[in-house]
Amino acid sequence: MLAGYGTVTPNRRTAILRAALASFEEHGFEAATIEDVRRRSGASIGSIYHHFSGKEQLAGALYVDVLAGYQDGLLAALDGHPGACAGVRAVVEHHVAWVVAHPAEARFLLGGRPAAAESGLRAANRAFFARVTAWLDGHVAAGAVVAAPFDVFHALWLGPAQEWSRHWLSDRAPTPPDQATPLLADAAWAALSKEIP
Amino acid sequence: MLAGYGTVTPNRRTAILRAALASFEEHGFEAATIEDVRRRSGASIGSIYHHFSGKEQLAGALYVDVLAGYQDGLLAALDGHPGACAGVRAVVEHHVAWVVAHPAEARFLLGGRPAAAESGLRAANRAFFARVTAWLDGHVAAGAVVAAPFDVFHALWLGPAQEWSRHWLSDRAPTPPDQATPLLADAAWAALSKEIP
Amino acid sequence: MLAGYGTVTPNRRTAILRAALASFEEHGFEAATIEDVRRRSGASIGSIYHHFSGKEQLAGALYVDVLAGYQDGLLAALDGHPGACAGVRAVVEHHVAWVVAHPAEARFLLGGRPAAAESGLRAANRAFFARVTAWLDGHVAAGAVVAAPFDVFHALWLGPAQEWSRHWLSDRAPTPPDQATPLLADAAWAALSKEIP
Amino acid sequence: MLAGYGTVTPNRRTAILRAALASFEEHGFEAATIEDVRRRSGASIGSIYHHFSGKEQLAGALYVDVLAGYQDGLLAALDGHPGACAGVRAVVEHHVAWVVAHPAEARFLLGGRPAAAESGLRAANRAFFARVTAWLDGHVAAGAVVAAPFDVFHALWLGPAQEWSRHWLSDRAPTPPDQATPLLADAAWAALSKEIP
DNA sequence: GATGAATGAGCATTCATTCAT
DNA sequence: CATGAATGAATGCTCATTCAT
Repeated sequence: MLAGYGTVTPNRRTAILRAALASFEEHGFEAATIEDVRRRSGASIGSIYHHFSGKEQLAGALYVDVLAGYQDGLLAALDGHPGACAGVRAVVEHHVAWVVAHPAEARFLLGGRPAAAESGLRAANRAFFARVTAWLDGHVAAGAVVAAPFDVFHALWLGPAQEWSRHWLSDRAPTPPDQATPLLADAAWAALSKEIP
Repeated sequence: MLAGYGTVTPNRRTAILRAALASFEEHGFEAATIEDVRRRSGASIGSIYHHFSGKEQLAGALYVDVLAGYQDGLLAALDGHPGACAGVRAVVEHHVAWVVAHPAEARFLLGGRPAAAESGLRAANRAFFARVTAWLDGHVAAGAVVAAPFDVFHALWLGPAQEWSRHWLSDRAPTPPDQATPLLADAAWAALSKEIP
Repeated sequence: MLAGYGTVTPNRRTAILRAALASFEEHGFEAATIEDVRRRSGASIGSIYHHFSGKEQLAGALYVDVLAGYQDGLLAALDGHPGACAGVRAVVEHHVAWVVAHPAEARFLLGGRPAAAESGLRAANRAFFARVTAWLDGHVAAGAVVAAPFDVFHALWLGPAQEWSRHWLSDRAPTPPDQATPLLADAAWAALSKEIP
Repeated sequence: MLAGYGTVTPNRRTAILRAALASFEEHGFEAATIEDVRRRSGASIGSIYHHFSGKEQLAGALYVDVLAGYQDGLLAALDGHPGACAGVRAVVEHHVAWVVAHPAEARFLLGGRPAAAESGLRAANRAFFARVTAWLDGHVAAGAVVAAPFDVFHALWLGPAQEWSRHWLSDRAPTPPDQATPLLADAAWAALSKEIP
């Protein structure tokens, strides 16, 4: 998660990751240039290549880094709300809040996973999914939430928030987050709860 | 909507649009090259520039074209189902069906709107939104569906289907469309219906 | 053979080949730069890449071209001297004369065959070897020259001339060509002739 | 001559020279990288630069080292064969044997002398040439071998062997060394001996 | 309408070399 | 003697676009 934020002496590696995020944010991965990252980071070209073996790998490392930050927050939301309804809503709220608070990171994540992230992602994802699934399974077993394959479950849970987030990040969502969030949380719970509609 | 599909002698313009779609599908807009479009279309470089003023404009024209196809189908679904619940569900079903039937087109649309599409889009979108809004307003007024700003309404309606579609297009959705669709339609109606949950 | 030499309007492709030869001559293949070829040829970088797919392929095409010139001269020497002794000596003489007259080409050929030349070389070499072998076989059958595997035969025939050529091209051969040539031709005939020594 | 071969603890300097030879062998001088030498030698970049002042100097030192090995063997062959014919043939035999036994070293030597070798070479070459010339002069004076400028003499003597060696090192010499050697030695003696042909 | 040679700005990447520790 | 992070000039190559035919 971009270690070094707010510290006085971030190291080169961190400085480069931050610069890369800013550059990807402004131009997108393809159009971003190493030269731009160099300018923003203060590192030399050689130094960038000393730490990351290429532009692709730089994006991959950044992706893993940023995703970890998102996932940590989501797990914290889950930990703080053991109840099914509260947990489902808390995750939606976290999603929206995180996107609004980290628009650059969000845009980068939504841009799709860089090919080079695959390897570093496996481990992180495995742990993340394990914890989410563990939380879920309890409530499914208790009959509080519907049972569905994970891909569909994920779509029901975060699809609305995700879709709205995309609009928000494109400046095409006129509704402010604090008004949208409860509606999106309602939708998630309506879709997932097993109470008779 | 890529006029010429299935015809015996598609014209140059259509051939170029098809080739562009294939190239964008394989490499993404940025990484696709005019040279690749040339190879696939059989047209010469000069011919491509005769028909479209540049790569950006080519993508823009293609976007408008593809989007029109999607929107036509959606409106047809709406036309065929005057009832609130049936209409809401039919739109979700159309969304999933269209994505599954047109993966390349879907990937292209999901990739974001090219800057050059803006102008050509206004008119088409205006008409589209007008018709959807007209359909909607009736049901909102009748108290069948919730009232919500359009950005949120759209997220509730198609967010789950959209999110699932992304997984599907990334080969990360293990659930087959015919199983996922009713669940996604349920979610949409659960989120939009005004019946007390 | 670098078509266009001496003509008034060599085409781009030829101009690039000539420039490449000059650049390879001055810096060697590895150290030569496309920028230098551009400067010398007057072509643009894009044009160079339009005609040759890369530096390697440029070298390959040049190699085939230059080698053809050498081989043509050698075959002509053979054609002009049906007798065994005269033919053997004429080939040596041609070798030295060609090297002295085309130092840049010679240095390039002696630098080793570029990987990219392989394919284009097969056909040319096959024809060349066929004609040389045909000439040779007659004299071998007649008992005028020794029978030896082609690699050894070639070494006996042209090894001395080749070695001297390398010295000459390195400015380390103090003996002028007209003095060296007969000695090198003597050596070749002494090594190849079957007359009792 | 790469001191340390076979010893238990070669020092850094030797390890670096060996690694450099391997790298030059695989990629050629220009394409070989210090990084590759580092990897193969186990030394750090800094250490390489501590022992050799640069890539060029590293190649130069290696050249002197390798050439000394070749020359020592050649002089030994000469020492062991005082007779003109025997000496001429022994040198050819040594040439072929050394190339076959030390292909990497041979390829490196045949690749041409690095600029940085010049200085270190003078002394070694002077002594070497002095001894060869001394051996030669006796036989020339005795009328056993032809008188010729040294560049030509060298070409007659080792040209065939050298040419065959190049083929051998390129995997384009189908004749095994033990069959080729006597033929090459015959050629050398035929070219150099003063007996009436 | 069609063609394809020509253009050249711009980019990712490499690699020898330096130097503080 | 050893280390390896840092440097930055230099290079091969790509690709959208132009334009004469």
